[in-house]
Amino acid sequence: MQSETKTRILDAAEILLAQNGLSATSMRAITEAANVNLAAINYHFGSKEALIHAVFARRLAPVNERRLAMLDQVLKANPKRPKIRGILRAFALPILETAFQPTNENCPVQLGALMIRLYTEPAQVVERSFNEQMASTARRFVSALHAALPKLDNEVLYWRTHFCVGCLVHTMH
Amino acid sequence: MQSETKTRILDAAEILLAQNGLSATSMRAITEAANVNLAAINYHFGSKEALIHAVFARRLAPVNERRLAMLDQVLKANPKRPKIRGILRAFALPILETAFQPTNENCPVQLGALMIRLYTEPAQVVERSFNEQMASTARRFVSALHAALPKLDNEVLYWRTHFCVGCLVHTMH
DNA sequence: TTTTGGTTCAAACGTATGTTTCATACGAAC
DNA sequence: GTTCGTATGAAACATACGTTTGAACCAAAA
Repeated sequence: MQSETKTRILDAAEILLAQNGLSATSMRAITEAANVNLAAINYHFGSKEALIHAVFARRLAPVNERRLAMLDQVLKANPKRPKIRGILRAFALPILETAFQPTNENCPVQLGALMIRLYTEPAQVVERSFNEQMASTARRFVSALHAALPKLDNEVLYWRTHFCVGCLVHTMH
Repeated sequence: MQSETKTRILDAAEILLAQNGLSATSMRAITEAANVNLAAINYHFGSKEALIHAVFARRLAPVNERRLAMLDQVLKANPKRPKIRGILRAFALPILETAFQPTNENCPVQLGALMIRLYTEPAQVVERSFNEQMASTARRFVSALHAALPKLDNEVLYWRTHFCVGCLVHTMH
């Protein structure tokens, strides 16, 4: 069971990072909550920052995969003028389902509180996580919305999407 | 000029706390940005936590004073069934005006980013600030909304108000 | 049985944190 | 000019942080 320790760390880190924030959560607090040795984080993940990145990736990657899969279906149905309602549904539904469905493991998924961290913590710490998990997905949706609303330019759409995500996340939080 | 140092600390702290978060901002970073001695924070405020509280109080106290003043006018106009639109306007207008009006000093007011901290940082650090600045004001508005919408109970109204504030703040952020 | 490679452990590393101390500097009151 | 309360300064305080180290452990391979 090599990954036993790894998932225990991820579970404990997810809860503490969501509750207390990134820089307010110490590695000692995480390892004590996970009942593992202090050095286990650096051994399995390399650094605290890499652990944070892994925590985000574990929850957000499946959500964004589902988002893009649903978006592809919407785009396939009406390639030249996709339906806005379908695009927005593809964006909102996966994360809401993940956030509100019962805990799939023994670890409660704190997606809302976790996303809040992605949007409010100092940039450089979560920049890589944000770029890998959110930015590319957002651009795909912006492109789709651009096809649905050809009169609006991409930058306006990007910020409107960003704005909607902010409200969505804060509501979940 | 006793308060010269004090306001320089408050100005620098407001910017750094809003940008980087509470626990990620060190007292040394604040004092260096303010060009004051490290011990000045403990001398003038007592502790880092007390400084944070002062930063919140300086910006939020006037906002909530204006809110309550506007609310009183709305209640005086229609004592038994106040107008919902007026109540919501009394709540939203003061903070939006403060946030978007040009900087009244040489220090830019980062109200949105500051409010985000009040809603997302670990509870115990900002609990006192939240209770003193927001909770009592929120209760006054909940009472007013209860008079305007007598069918809804206070708890539902409190959480709906809280929800609206969250979206408002995240939008400002 | 011995060896190997992956994993855990206690301990220490250097650095950064919030706070305290004590000496000094300044200005008004006497 | 001396005194006194306030304010600033440099340095040290103890603690907590993220990270590294090297020994110990342990199942599977040789």
